[in-house]
Amino acid sequence: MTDPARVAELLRRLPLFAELDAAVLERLAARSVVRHVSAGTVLFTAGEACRGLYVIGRGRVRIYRVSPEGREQVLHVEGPGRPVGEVPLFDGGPYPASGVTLDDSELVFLPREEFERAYRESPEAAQIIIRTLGRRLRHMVQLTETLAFRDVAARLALLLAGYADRLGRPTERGVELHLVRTQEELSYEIGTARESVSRAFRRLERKGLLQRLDTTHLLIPDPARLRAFARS
Amino acid sequence: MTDPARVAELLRRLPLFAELDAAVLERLAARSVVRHVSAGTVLFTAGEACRGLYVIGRGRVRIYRVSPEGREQVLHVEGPGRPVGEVPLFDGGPYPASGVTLDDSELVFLPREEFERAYRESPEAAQIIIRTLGRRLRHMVQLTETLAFRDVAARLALLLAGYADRLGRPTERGVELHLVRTQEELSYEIGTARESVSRAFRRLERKGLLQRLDTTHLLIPDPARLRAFARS
DNA sequence: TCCCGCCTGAGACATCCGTCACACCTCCCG
DNA sequence: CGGGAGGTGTGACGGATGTCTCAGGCGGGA
Repeated sequence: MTDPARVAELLRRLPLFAELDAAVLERLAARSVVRHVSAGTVLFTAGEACRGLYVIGRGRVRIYRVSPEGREQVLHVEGPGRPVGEVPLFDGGPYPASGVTLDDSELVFLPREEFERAYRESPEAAQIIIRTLGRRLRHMVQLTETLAFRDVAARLALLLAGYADRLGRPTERGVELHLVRTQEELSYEIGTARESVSRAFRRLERKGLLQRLDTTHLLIPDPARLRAFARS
Repeated sequence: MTDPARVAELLRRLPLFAELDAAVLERLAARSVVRHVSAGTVLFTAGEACRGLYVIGRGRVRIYRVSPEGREQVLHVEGPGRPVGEVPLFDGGPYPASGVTLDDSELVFLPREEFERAYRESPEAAQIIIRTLGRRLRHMVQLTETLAFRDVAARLALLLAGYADRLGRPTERGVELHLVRTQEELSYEIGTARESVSRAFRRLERKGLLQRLDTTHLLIPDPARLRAFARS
């Protein structure tokens, strides 16, 4: 199917697997499959049974739930080096959420049995996975709090402040952020309607917490103040 | 401090540790401390650094977050045999949430280093913890969806249906549920105000989805119908 | 050039829900 | 017996927000 040496090479570049014993890695690589998929491909759907996990080589994957009315809530977005769809591997249930690629992507698929074997045999593998789950759980607690306690403007502020940390470029006027997202995409991430995002942007602008330079560039004069507003 | 043999005995009775190798268990028991605390004791607070985890021997522990305005959101409630406060052990961060006992409780405290040693040395220990984290993550996804998509009546319906599954007693009239909770406590669990719980109860009653027999007994004629209403 | 689709802004409206206020009930204790 | 505390039911009210609708702008393709 795929050249095992190349897969091993790919896995080795991922922080998730970098610490793994070479023999374990080789074996994993031999049993896994590389998939190249286009943006918008649904990798798995909530409720489906799970046959393995994906590790992202290139591109991003959005994990989300859909309400009966069709509204979406993004739970998290993962990028290169991160595993997705791994939760069901441990408790045997179905996928709790759905996953779709946001970009043309390269993914490594590890079959369930192979993966279980790896983490039974190699303590490092277990630690790696546990750390990932811990981080994910922490993120979900954050998300839950945000949804339960904050209004739309505050949720947008927290989302943008987070992006600014990771993708922003500091300038003398503040942090500049190149964000290629429609308001509709943003609305999924903070669990609201597109129109509410539009209004929340206005509110943050009027308070001087951000400026929209053009359709894809934001200026955040003071991320700390933006965060403070959200936590008020 | 505490008799290691008794601690080992206690741990052995917990499904979480039942499968563990005797030697590993003895060692864990020797290093852990049993605490007896009264109802309402705060075990840890969100933001605090973590020095170990608790395993519940007797009683229940509520894990929750508090909003800046003082509103509470219960994330989960754990009972005998379950670990609490374990998330920070893996990614090194602070506690993501707070924990408080609901009953007079008996808790086993495992220091961080001891715990890490156990799961590094014993693959079974790792599997146990991973399974727990997986289940917890699944639960949080559920909670997130509920908060993001459902109204108060639906959230109450889901909560009660869940209780009915775990604590209900089937009778010829439906599932009878003995629930010792004030409406205020319920409001924390579904992230709303006390008055909204009162109104949601009325709404579910009027639809014939439940009856309140007395202050502590509920009758749910058809749990499936209750769930269906929530997912409508 | 001219559409047409997509994105955004904005108003109208209904609904949900949090808050406040108050009444009523039960239980317990003095 | 009286009174207070805690729990519950309910109405009024306002703010937040989802939905519907439409207008305007922008860019790409025919």
